Amino acid sequence: MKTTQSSVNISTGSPGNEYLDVFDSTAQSPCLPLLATAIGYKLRRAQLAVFQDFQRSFACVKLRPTEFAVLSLIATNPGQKQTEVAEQLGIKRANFVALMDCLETRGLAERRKGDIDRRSHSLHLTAKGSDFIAEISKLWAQHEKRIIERLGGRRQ
Amino acid sequence: MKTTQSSVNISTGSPGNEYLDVFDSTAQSPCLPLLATAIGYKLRRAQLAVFQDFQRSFACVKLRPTEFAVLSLIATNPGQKQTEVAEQLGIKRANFVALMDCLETRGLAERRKGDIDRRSHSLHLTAKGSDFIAEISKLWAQHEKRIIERLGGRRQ
DNA sequence: TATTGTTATACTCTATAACTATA
DNA sequence: TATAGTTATAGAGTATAACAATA
Repeated sequence: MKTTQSSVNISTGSPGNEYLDVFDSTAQSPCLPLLATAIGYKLRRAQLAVFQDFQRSFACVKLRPTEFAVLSLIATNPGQKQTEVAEQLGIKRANFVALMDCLETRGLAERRKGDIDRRSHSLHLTAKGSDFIAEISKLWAQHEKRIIERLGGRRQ
Repeated sequence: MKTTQSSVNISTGSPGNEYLDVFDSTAQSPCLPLLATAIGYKLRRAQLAVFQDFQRSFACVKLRPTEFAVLSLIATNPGQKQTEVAEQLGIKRANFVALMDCLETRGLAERRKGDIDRRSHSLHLTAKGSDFIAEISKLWAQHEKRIIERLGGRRQ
């Protein structure tokens, strides 16, 4: 199978539902026999349920899934170019600007002018950003644990 | 586990990527160790990849995933109230209006004034709508088959 | 001439409030 | 007064084109 970088985008997800029953494969709604077998439909509802759990979990620190992904990517691979990070997440470089502005304004990450190529910005966490990640790591662990439990058990 | 109706919404999904490598669990990008273990991230990318395949598959008949879901729901349970169908898909009734307008304008589905409660509209397929579903059923089967193959094999 | 980051803009999807007509 | 459908509108997320600075 291909291992080429996909360009799907990871943002979006709206709050509102209380239940993650979409994971319950025994919940064969009599109203959705066609849709219930649709993989994309199941995936979509599962994804939204997980994102909504994320949003509830991280509302206290005002962090969205996309922002989490960006911080996580910068933390893991500091110094990458702005466009590189955007591309890894399937975000257009034009749309990445405001996202990065926000993280920079909050003091969590920063752009540094490239020494060699002065057009590019390399991305780094600030000290505050590192602290922030440490601070939210427990929230993250709890969120993932909750999702795994709903899914039925354990990560393989 | 709860079997309450979830209110997550099924729309959204943007075109653009060529590969569904997000399904390849062996594709552990060295750049995403944190994200690669994030269930929501995996789900989001998988869902987008599936929706993009849907969009490519159904572009020829100009049908979006959400419209497909609505038609499928009306076909399965004709006569339901407009708000009932919207709620089953996690779509706000206000946003369902334009969606239904579109299907009605295309002659695929219709609203009928309720006899008892004249505020409500019951939803039905037209003859053309039934034909349309028959016409696209092969596209649907091919799409699902493609996704299942990418996922690694077979439906349990 | 090509690329990086940026701005501006349009389009889609989603959420809320308020209206109308019925109940 | 409450509900079904509708309208209007605001906010996200996403896509494209075009620009300045740099290569």
